[in-house]
Amino acid sequence: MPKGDAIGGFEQLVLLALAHLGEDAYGVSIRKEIAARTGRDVNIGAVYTTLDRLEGKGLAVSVIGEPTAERGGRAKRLFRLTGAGRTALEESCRAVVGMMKGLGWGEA
Amino acid sequence: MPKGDAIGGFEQLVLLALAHLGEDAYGVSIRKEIAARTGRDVNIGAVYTTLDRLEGKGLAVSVIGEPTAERGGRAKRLFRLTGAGRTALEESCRAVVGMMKGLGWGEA
DNA sequence: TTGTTTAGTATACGATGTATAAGAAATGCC
DNA sequence: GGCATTTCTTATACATCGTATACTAAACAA
Repeated sequence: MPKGDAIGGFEQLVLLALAHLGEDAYGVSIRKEIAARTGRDVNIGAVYTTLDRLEGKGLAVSVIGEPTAERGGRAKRLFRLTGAGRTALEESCRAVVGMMKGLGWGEA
Repeated sequence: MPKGDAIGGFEQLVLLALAHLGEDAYGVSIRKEIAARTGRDVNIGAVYTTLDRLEGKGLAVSVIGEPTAERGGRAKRLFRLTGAGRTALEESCRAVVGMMKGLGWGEA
């Protein structure tokens, strides 16, 4: 990335999902959040790959959670935004919002 | 691209610039529009590459305009949104807006 | 101990993002 | 005319991101 190092479009969606989910953000819940809010049925592999990259860039961090007592309740890898992640996200949102302004199709 | 074939983040910015500029959209004016609205100083080469790809996907079309009577007034390649372009743009905006909703950082 | 469910890892490849360098078409001026 | 200068476009190359598929791991149930 160049000057004001931007993030990709899908990375932005994943970061936004993290912002919404707070404590309960992990692969599957993130996928659901995106599907629910955008209608896009994203591939789960795509989500994990992106999460890895975001962590590699310091925009998110992960910890392994406790297994839950349900069938298939394997330990989750929980993600959350870092300070840098929040900053990058705000910046990228500001860019899109700035570009959308005046066209009258959608407000957040 | 997969199911609801999405566009990239930068492609979205360029399409948005087309929506704003109307009749006078060409490489340089598009670059300026993005810079003015986002503060991002994008590379002119990046803009042209993206415009070519958008045209390749049928989301924009271009025509060669008339030269203007100014120093360096070479004929411009003018771009505009196609119907498919407008649809794809609306769709991608809806996605981001949907994901931003409730976080309180920015409205268009 | 086999099956089913939820979750995550590995990997590969096409699509996008970005930069640099070079080319083309105007005007201005000697 | 011919060369400098300005505006705009093309060509090209490579890094990053997006996406899908296949495989692995850990939990409970029967």
